[in-house]
Amino acid sequence: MLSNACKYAIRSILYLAMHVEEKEKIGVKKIAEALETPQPFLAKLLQQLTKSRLVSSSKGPHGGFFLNEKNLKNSIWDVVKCIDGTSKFEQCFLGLSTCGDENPCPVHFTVAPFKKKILSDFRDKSIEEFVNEIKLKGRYISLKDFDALK
Amino acid sequence: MLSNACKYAIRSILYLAMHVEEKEKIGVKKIAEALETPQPFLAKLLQQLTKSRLVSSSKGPHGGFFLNEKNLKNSIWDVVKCIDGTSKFEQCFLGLSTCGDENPCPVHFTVAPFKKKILSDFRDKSIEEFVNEIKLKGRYISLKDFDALK
DNA sequence: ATTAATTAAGACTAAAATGTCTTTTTTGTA
DNA sequence: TACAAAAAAGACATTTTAGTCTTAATTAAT
Repeated sequence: MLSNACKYAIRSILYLAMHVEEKEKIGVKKIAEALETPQPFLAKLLQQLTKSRLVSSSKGPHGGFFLNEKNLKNSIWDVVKCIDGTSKFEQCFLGLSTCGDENPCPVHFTVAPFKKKILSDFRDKSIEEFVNEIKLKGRYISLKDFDALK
Repeated sequence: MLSNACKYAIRSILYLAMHVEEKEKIGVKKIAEALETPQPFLAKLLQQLTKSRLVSSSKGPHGGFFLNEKNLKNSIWDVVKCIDGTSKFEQCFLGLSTCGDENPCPVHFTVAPFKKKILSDFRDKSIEEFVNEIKLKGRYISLKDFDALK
């Protein structure tokens, strides 16, 4: 459903949001290590997110990436739109061009509620809210975070 | 989640299963037209399915593809395994390598039930049963089928 | 001012997915 | 037996995704 690029991007933003209290900019290297993603590939993605103003950055020593107040008001859905676009979320699971409630494919009524739920997870919460929730509920975005709590 | 190839393959098998009563072999051309898929690409897929004994075929005039008794006992899941393999169904929605019930990613508990449901749709029914159900419930696998009923 | 650390930009490469085209093989039928 | 219709096989082409590498620009600290 999501490309690797988009998965990396989402987890990066969540990572930045989870460390926003620390008031320190974070470099690609650290993010890539924490999330176990290919560094130069992630760098390009972060640039793209920065250009779309979903992430903030500053160059030079002690530079890096961070989320400002405005960035935190965006949603995961904004990230998806920026990296993958929305088409995969609109397509029928079996590729039927006209699939919908009126002429459903065999799995339409299994897939539709899931799509609705994931869409509301992604679209109806700000990054900030999203992260508060995952902290509260104990969700993880990297193996390192998980290990740190043992 | 599924590749185009796999979507075509699933719909082809369902198409053959829905026309099994007619006792006639069906050529690639007809199937590709009915399902609106690229013909030579579908041909290759049908060959692959035939080699894996998920579909039967015969060459020469009035030849074509069909499902025998044994073919009808297979499941959609067998088709998925043949074309895509199972890896995409095992991966975390956000790409987290260790995602699971114990260290869930932020959408794990949204995705897991869906996976379970779609898996049981695909794995726990034979093609035959699957098709009986979709006929009963009025599900579609091509625009043409839908139009035919208007 | 110089240096070093960092992002920015963009050319480049590799792999996988998607799809086409041509030739061969098989087989029913005239 | 010859022909035509179909699948089988496999080489080829295109597009997308994934990822690397090099160079430039910026900036904080010395």
